[in-house]
Amino acid sequence: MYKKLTEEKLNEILETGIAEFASKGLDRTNINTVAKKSGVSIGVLYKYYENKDAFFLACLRHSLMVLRRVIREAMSGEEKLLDRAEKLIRAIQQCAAEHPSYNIMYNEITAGASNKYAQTLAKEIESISSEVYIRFIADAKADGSIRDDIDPRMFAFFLDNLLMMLQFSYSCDYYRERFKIFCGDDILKDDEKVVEELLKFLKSAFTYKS
Amino acid sequence: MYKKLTEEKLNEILETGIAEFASKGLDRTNINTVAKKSGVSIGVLYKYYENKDAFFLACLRHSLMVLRRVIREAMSGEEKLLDRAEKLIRAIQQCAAEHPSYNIMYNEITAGASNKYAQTLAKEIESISSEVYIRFIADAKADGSIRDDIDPRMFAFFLDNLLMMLQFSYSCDYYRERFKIFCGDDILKDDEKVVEELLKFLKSAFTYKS
Amino acid sequence: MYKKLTEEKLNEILETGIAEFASKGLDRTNINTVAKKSGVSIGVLYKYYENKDAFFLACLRHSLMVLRRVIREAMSGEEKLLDRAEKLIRAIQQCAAEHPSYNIMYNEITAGASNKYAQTLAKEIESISSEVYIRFIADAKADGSIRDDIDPRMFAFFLDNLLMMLQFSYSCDYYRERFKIFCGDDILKDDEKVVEELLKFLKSAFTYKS
Amino acid sequence: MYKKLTEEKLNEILETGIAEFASKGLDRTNINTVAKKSGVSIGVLYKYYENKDAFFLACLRHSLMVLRRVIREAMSGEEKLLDRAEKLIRAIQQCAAEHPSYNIMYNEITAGASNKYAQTLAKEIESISSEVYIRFIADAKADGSIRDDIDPRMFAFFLDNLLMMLQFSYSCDYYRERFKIFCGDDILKDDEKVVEELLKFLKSAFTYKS
DNA sequence: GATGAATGAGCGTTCATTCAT
DNA sequence: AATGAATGAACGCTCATTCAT
Repeated sequence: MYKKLTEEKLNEILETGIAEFASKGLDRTNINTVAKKSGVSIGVLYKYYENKDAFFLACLRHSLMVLRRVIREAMSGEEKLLDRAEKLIRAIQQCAAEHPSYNIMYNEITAGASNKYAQTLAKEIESISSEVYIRFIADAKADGSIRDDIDPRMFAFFLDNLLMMLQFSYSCDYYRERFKIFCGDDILKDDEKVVEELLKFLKSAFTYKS
Repeated sequence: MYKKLTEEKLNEILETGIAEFASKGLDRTNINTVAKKSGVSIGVLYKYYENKDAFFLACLRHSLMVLRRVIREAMSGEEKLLDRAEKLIRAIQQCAAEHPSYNIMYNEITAGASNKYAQTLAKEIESISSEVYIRFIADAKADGSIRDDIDPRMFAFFLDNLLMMLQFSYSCDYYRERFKIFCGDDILKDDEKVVEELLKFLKSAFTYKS
Repeated sequence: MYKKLTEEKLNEILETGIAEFASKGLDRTNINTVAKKSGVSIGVLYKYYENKDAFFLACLRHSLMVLRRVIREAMSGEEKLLDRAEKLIRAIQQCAAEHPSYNIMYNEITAGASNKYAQTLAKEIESISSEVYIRFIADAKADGSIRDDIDPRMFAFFLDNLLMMLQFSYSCDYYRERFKIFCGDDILKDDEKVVEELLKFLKSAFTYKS
Repeated sequence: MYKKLTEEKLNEILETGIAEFASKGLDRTNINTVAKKSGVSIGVLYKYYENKDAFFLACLRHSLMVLRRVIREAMSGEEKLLDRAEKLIRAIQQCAAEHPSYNIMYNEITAGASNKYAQTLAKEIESISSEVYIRFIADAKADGSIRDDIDPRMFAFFLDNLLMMLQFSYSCDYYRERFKIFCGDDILKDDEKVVEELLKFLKSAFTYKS
C-alpha cells in the first residue's frame, strides 16, 4: 500500500479530477471521491495540491495546455487566414471528440464559482491567442488579402467568439443541445458541413467590404 | 405575520435569488440567506419551490423571461435582417447595463452543476429564438435580400453565437476580461464601436457570396 | 425531534461542554461528541456559538461566573482581611467539591492552546479580584490592622497565588497528586487542617514586620 | 545519509520539540514539522520515541531536568531556609529569562491533555523537591531557626506553591498578564523588588508565631 | 539503519431541508 | 398558513503513524 506514486498515477489523478470537475462542476466534485476513484489516499492529493481550488486550477491548466497544443499545431504553418481558420475548426472538432472534458473545463471557469480567478485566468488563457489572432488579421489586412476597413481587434474577437462557441457546442451538454436545436439532430455527426458553412460565413465577413 | 405573499414579495424573492445566484453561483448560494435577505421565512420559500434546484430554475426562468421580452421587442418591427441585428445588438447592450445578473444566470446553466437540466432547458430557451432566426434568414434568402448559397440553420446558429457571446462579454466576469483583452480596456464604454464593427462583420457574412 | 430548545437544554450543553473540555482539554474535545452527549444536533451548537473557540470561551465564562459568585459572597461582609481569607479558603473548598470542572476550566486557559486569548482573558478575569485584594490590603495597611512595610500589590499577588494554587490543588489531576505528595494522601479530606495552616501562614505573613 | 544520530542531534530534536510544544501546546504541535525543523526524518523521530505522547514526555523530562539542575545548585550550600529561598527565587528568575519554554512545558502537564500521566508525572517530578523542602523546614523547626507551631508539609506546600506560581508568572502568557495586572506593567523588569517582597512575605510567614 | 511518501481516521463546519409551533 | 429553530449528512482538510525503499 505504501508505494511511491508514479508519474502515471499523478496523471491519473488529474484525469480523474478533470472528469469529475467536468461532469459535476467545481463545487459538487468531492475531493475525497476523486482520491478514491484515482486509487490514492486523500493525503496524497493534498501533498501535491494545496487545496481544492489549487487542484481545480491544476486540472484546468492541464486541460488548457492540451487544447493549446492542438491549436498551436493548427496554427503552425504559413498559411492564409482562412486556411488557418479551417485548420482551427478541424482541430476543435478533433479536440471535442478526443477530450470533451477539457473543453468543459474551459467553459467551467466562465461560470460563477470561478469568479475569483476570472481576471488572472483570462489574462493567462486569452492573452496569447488574442495576440496571435489580432496580428494575423492585421497582417492580412496590410497585405491586402482581406478587407481593409475593419478593426483587427474587434474582428479577432468575433472570430474567436465563433470558435469558442464551436468548442462548447461540441462538448458542453447545454451548448450541444442548443447546437442540435439550431442545426438539426445530426449536426454533431456532420463535421464537414460545419467546416464548410462556417468558412463560408468567415470568408465573406473577412473579405468583402460592405 | 400570517400574511399571504403578495406578488411583489414573490418578485423580490426571485430578484434576491438572482442576485445571489449570479454573484456566487448555484452551489455557493445559501438558500437560508436568500430567504433572510428577501425578508421571508425559509418555510415560505420551500412552500413555493420544491427545493433549491427548483428555486434556481425559477430564478433562471424569470431572468430569461425578461431577457426574452427585450429581445422580442427588438424583433417586433418588419425590418430587414441587418436592421434587426442592429436592434438586437443594442438591446443586448441595454440588457447588460440594466440586468447584468440575468445574463449571468443564462451563462450559469451552461456550467456543470446544471447538467441535469441541459436538455429540457435548451429546448425551452433556444427553440423559439432559433426558429425565429432561421425563418428570418430563410425568408431573407428567399426574397434575395441576402446571399442564396447558405444553410439558414447554420447561419442562424453563427449569428446567435455571436450575439450570445456578446451578452456574456458584457456581463460575466471572465468573458468581460476576455472582451477587454481582445478589444481594449475601454471597449465596454464604446457601445457604438461594437455595434458598428459587428454589423460590418455580419453584413458581409450574410450578403456576399464568396 | 424538532422541539425548541429549552433554557435547561442550553445549560445542559454548557455543562456537557465544560465536562468534556475539563477532562480532555480544548483540542481533544470533539464538538460533535459534545452535541451528541447533550442530546442536540451539531447545528444547534453552531447556532448558539460561532465556532469551537467561541463555545469554549462560553463554557469558560460560565464556569468563572459561578466561581466568581461564590467568591463574591465570601467577600461580601465587612470583615477583617484574615476573616475574609478564611471565608475565601472555605469557599474554594466548597467550589472544588461542587464544581471541580469549573476550576479545571480556569486552569485550562493558562495552558498553551489558549495563548491567543491570554491577554484578553487575563484582563477580564483577574482585573476585578486583583483590585479588590489590593484595595483591601491597602486599607488594612492604612488602618493599622496589618503591617505597614509592604507593597499591597505584591502581597495581593502572593495571596491570590496561594488561593489559586489551592483551587487547582483541589480540582486538577496533576495538582491534586502534587497536593497529596506534599501534604499526605488524606489531605483532600481534611479541609479544616488546610484552613488552619494556610491561615497561620497568611496571618504571620501579613501581620509581623520582619 | 546513513549516519547515526549524534547526541547533539538528539538534543536539537528535543529543543525543537520543546520550542514547538511550549508555543503551541501538545495537540497543536505537528510532529512532522518538528522533524523537519530539526533536520531529521519523521522515521527517526519514531525510532527514538514510540509516539507523539512519548516524545512530548521526553521533551518534558528534558525541560524538568534542566530546571531541576538549576534548582539543585541553588539549594546546594548549607544555608538557612530564607537564604535558600532567596537563592531559589533568583534561580527562578534566571531560568525564566534563559529557558522560558521549559517553564511552559511544566505548566503544560497540568492541563487537560496530559491527564493520563498526571499521577506518574507528579510522583516523578514533585517527590524529590517536596521531600527536600519538607526536610529543610522540619530541620529549621527543630533547630529553632523558624517558628515551631507549623506543619512542615503544609508550609512546604505553601512555599512551593508560591515559587511555582512565580515560575509560571515569569514564563506563561496568561500568568504573565496576570502578574502585570496585579503588580504593574513593569514588574517583569524589576526582579529585585520581587525578591525583596516575596522574602518579606516568607520571612514573616515562617518566623513569627501568630 | 534512515527516509519521507503515502495513508486514512477523524474533526470542524456548512447548509438544504423538515416540521412543531 | 407562515415561521424559523432544529437537524445531520456531507465535505474539506490535517497530521499521527506506517513501511517500502
